[in-house]
Amino acid sequence: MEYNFSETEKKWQDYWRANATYRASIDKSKPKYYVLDMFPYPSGAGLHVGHPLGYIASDIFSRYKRLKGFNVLHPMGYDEFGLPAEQYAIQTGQHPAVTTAQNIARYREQLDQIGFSFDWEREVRTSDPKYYKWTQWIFSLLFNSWYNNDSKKAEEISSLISRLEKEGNQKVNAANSEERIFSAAEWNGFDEKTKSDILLNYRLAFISEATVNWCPALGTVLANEEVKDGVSERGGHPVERKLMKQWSLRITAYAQRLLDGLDVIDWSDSLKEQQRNWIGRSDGAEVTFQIDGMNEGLLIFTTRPDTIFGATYMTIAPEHELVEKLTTSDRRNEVMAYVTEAKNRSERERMAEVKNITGVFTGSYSIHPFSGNKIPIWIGDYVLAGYGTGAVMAVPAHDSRDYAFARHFNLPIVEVVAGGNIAEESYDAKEGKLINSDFLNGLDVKDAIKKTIGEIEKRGLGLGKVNYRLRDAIFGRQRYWGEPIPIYYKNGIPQLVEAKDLPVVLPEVDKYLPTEDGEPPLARAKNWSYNGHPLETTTMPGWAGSSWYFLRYMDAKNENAFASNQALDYWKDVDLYMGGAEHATGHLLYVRFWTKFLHDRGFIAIDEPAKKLINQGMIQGRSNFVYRVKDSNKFVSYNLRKQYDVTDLHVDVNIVENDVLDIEAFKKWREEFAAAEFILEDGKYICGAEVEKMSKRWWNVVNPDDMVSKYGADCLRLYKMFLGPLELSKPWNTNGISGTSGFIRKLWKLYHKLDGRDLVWEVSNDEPSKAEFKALHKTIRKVEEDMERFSFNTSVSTFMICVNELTDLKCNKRAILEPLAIIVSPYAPHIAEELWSQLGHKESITKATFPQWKEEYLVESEFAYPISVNGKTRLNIALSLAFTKEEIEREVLNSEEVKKLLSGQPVKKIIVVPGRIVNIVL
RNA sequence: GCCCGGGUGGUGGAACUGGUAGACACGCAGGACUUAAAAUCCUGUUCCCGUUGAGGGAGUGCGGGUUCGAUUCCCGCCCCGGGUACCA
Repeated sequence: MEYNFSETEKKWQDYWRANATYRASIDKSKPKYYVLDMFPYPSGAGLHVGHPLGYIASDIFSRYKRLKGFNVLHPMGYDEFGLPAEQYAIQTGQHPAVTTAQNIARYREQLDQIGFSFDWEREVRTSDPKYYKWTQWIFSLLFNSWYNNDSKKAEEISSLISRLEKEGNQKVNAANSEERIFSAAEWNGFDEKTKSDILLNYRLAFISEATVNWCPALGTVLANEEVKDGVSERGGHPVERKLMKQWSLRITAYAQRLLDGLDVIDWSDSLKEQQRNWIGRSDGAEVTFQIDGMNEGLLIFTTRPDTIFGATYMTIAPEHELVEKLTTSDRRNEVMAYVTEAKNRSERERMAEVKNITGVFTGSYSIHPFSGNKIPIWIGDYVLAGYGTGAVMAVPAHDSRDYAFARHFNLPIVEVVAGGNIAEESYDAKEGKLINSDFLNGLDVKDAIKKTIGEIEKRGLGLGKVNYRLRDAIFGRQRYWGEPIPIYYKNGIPQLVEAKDLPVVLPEVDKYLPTEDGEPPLARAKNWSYNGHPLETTTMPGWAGSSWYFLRYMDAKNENAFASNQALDYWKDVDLYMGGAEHATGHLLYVRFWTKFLHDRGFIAIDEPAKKLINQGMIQGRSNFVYRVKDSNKFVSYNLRKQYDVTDLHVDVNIVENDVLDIEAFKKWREEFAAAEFILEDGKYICGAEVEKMSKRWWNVVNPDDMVSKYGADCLRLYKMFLGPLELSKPWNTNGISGTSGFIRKLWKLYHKLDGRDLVWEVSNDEPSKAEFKALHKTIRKVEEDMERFSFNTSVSTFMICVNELTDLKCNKRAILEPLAIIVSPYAPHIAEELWSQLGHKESITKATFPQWKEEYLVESEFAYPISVNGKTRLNIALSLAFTKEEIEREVLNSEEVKKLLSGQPVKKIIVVPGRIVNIVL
């Protein structure tokens, strides 16, 4: 019988489901291994052929690890909350839960076809109240925590309160936004509202008034990483800066630990680098410049304190709190006009005008702390309010932005580090000797930085200081489709909903839009209150549920905790995390933050969520084109198109095979082509091709369902891996799929013999030959090595080589074919199960053990040495591997062929690497 | 601009710590089987010159260097992909 993939694949998928083959449970007799795919958001379009790439790789690895004796946790679920479902709900009036459920059903169907080994009993869905109860619970924990910089961890808020009661906040070293210093007595005298406001400045989940990214079209604020190029990542709508009260998470408290943690995890360099840049640590100093004629100082941050003698003016952000005070009356009109304009500019305008230098002089001067010189204070929008102190000492000679500004406004430029040509451009490099700098003269930049900071601290002008680019994460969204924030307001004071009353269930609303007076959609809900007090109306952002889901999989159904200690202790962390690099600064930073937080609060032992992370490359689309002769219904084949005046049209890639157009299908594709005529080459219509993004628009979308029904899941799995290294982006091209399809047929044939026209099962129990053992064992070794370095494409090649060799050897020995089925099974599980059961096994092949390769079958006695002359290979000579260097040298030089080759030329030197190469140098 | 990746046949790619460049597969060409086609099988296939099946030369984006030997290491450039953008 020929191999019938559709029947066999269905059979085994049913078997796996019926027998819960992939159920994972705690088993302390085995080492655990946790393989996780990034949480999919079930979009309406279903899976296209690009999505399963990572899933297939992680599935293969999971199956491999099971065969290697690990207890594997390999779950799947859905990140359901998100903007697209809600936008769709707004348009159609359908509840987002309904459309989301439909999308999930479709996803599941598609996933099942590919034969994944997920433990579906652990499925999680973020919009399930049983799940988001715990998301809300973690939020409550964040609200009830503060970050102690002395102990370097998050602590229960009560420990802070008792300190405030005893000693005030003078000695409290916390990550906070509180500026006042108060004594214990003062604290104890504050009213409840004041205390609440102060504590919010310490809590890790807090309300603050901050400039946020407001997107009017989506009607919500967005986090920094949800904004790209001044427009929203979802939908591409303009984003404005707006001052708003917002729930935020104090991720900045963890900036240094998030940075340090990168050194201990095995993630790709590019991804770590992205996180490092996003966190953006810079080392420098904060220095106060006294303002001339005022009892007030201007605090600046600089990473180049060494250049302080080159500071010829100051610049502050238009939003700086001292703008008002610093502006002299004669400058008032001009300054106010500038500030108003700068504030109203949208993010996009601001970015578009980066090269446009704008600024205004305040009329005030500051006193240089070392030279005592008077230097002017300017306002410029190249200084950002949100970074550092919102003020800089401008050193035009050594900072390109200050340089451009100084040139534009004719401000003095003083060189203080030798090495550049400041008449031409600023010299920003941190190299050279200090000049024009009093006590710093002659020092190197590095030493000068140290010395300046020392001096600044000694004179009480400021402190050495580290700044981070990372901002606190805006957590509230003015949207419907998200987890309600478990907060209510009692006399305007935010209070937590009690743990026993969680979850706060997402209410029904009549419309998924803001109310007439601009309140978020939840304000439409009837009785949106808790014990008579109004509940918070903003919801959590899309990334809330995904920041801890990896923990829930460990114990998905637990109703008493987000996961039991037993499960957390056993499964610990993710061993292999597979997913796209696009989550570098969003999800992957938040999940690390929440993990560290839960660790601090004693709920989990781990401090990083995933030991190893692999980014699978993107699958791009490959479009096909047909060429229509202008003003006709004639189509000319690719290589003849230049002889005509043609328009190129995208053609559905699903009716093209190996760039050859299926003409009949084309005629049926669209009515207008029914009567099309063709100018062929060699009797075929050849299409043009180009790599583009996979999109409906370009008719280049290939979905996995079609591939599965045409070639089978095993073939699709093998082909995807065969395409190239996992991390590389590549266009999806079905041209080569017949290769893996042929491989499956050849594999099947190994276990059969041809009886007339039929294939009949035939496997013998005879002892295999040496050659057969060798073919198998070198395959086992290579595949194992490839697996350990996630080189899936080379494994597939190795299988092909093995099957080709065994076919040549006409091998049908059980002792070879049984282990072969096992090592192939992670890649092609369906056919492997079928072969396994026909070999007489009652249990699934997934319960088998990965075979061990044996050195004895691999030893070679001879090696065909490549003999090269001056590094160029000339011929091969087979020699015993037992030979010493000297013996090899003698054999080679005495060989007739080599003598002929050298034709008497003197040998200058001969390099012999036993088992590798011989190089003769003339 | 800056920071990461990456440039190997007609195509996808292989070559693990410097040691036979092009494994494996697609495509293509020729052949076998077939009334024919599909399927299958066999042979060839980096390029150039040459040819009886001899032989020779070039070759891993470009130019240099280190080395007996470089796709691999170093220096300088070019191109492509991704990230990021006044972060002081």
